[in-house]
Amino acid sequence: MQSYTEENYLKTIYHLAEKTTNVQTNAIAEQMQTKPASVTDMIKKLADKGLIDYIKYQGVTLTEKGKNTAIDIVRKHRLWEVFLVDKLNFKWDEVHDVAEELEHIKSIELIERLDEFLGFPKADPHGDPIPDKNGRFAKTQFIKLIELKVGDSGTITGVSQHSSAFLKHLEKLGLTLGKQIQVSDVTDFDGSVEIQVSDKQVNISREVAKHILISSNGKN
Amino acid sequence: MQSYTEENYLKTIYHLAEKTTNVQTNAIAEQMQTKPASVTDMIKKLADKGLIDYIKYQGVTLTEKGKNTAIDIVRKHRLWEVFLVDKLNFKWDEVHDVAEELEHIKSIELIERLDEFLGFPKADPHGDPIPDKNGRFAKTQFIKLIELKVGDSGTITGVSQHSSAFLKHLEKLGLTLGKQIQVSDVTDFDGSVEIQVSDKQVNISREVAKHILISSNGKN
DNA sequence: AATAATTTTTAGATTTACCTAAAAATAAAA
DNA sequence: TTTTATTTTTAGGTAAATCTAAAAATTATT
Repeated sequence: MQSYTEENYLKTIYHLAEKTTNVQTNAIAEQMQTKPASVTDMIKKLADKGLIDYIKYQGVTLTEKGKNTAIDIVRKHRLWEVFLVDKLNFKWDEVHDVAEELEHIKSIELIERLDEFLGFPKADPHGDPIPDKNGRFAKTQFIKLIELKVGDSGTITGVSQHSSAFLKHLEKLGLTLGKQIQVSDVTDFDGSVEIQVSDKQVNISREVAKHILISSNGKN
Repeated sequence: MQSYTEENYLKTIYHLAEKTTNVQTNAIAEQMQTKPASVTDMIKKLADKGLIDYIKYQGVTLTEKGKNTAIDIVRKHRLWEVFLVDKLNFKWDEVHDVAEELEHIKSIELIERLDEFLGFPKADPHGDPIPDKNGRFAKTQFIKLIELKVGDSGTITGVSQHSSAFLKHLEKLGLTLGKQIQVSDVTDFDGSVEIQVSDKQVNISREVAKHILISSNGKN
């Protein structure tokens, strides 16, 4: 059994490992809002417990056991987010912090039943996939909106930025999950993207377009 | 803001204060499964924070602030229990431990919305009253089953024992919340009580009868 | 390849919630 | 009212997760 803190480290390492192969002490420290020295201490502990592989000065990687634990936490987090949005009417930009706490509730039975209660959802309110109870993810085929060409269309199925500011911005523009969009123009000047959503034209910056994930429908 | 542990102490003190006026160190230690010396330490801390009144060797009482905090935790605990039973189909004897964890989730918004989602329940799955968001309890008029006379009838509206063994026993006998019962006999030999529930006769020990709470209907 | 910059680790402290063992206060019994 | 028993507190220590400051290793730059 891991402590609350150990679980957070594993989750952080898991997420960092999605971007870089071997995860560095400083990166963990930044993410965990703590100091590198503290990270080194915890890293040793997790390595002793067989949850990560660790070579001094070389960063860490999750072991199979560590990865399973991390995925389980991710699963809980995302299921709770679905609960908060679908059942308690939270907005998609309001759920993260609460889910951050709920993910550490330890009952397996609870999560199984919650999963069932929610209808075995495949994605959380931000489009991130929810692993099943065996830790398997449904295959998803995303493309960043920024990569679409003029005329291309698709459905908004996720975001790769979870800040409240970003999500509120999308909400205001009507760019929520499930919406159909079509790229009508890409501005030469600043690379901003003109898209059509719900019969309206909206203009979004490159930065925003980078973080919207589209599943292309039709020609693919 | 209190720690998880501080919250548990406050809750424990609150529950003990329902029975005895000033709560003793040893009683807290027993309830918290810890040592009296540890309790003394924590008591000092809570007193410093203005959550309890404490005179050395004289036990403790909750301050207004401490009591409010405790009631808030009780509220969360009971609402989560309702959620687990009503929405996730847990049995009434399975919810305590999970609720024990869930009660510490800190979001006020979460609890307000949960309360609403559950339809503002007035009692948890064991019949214990749920304080409203201002900490007020609905007035309840319970009488112990053991105190009923032959011929008296009423509705099972609560239990004063929450052990899984006890609750499972009641379940097996069909003695669940909301059931109408009538006392048909009280055995001279051992004081056990013969009652009628759902057209069946069941016999329960004095010990069991002590812990079933009845709201009398009709003549009252 | 030597030096500079960065990253990571070690060493030694701190805080929280515990503990044990012994002392002090209170309550109960002779 | 002493003596005995019980309860509570103090004193001193431990483990977990953190910290700062300094040392060591690695990486980048000249």
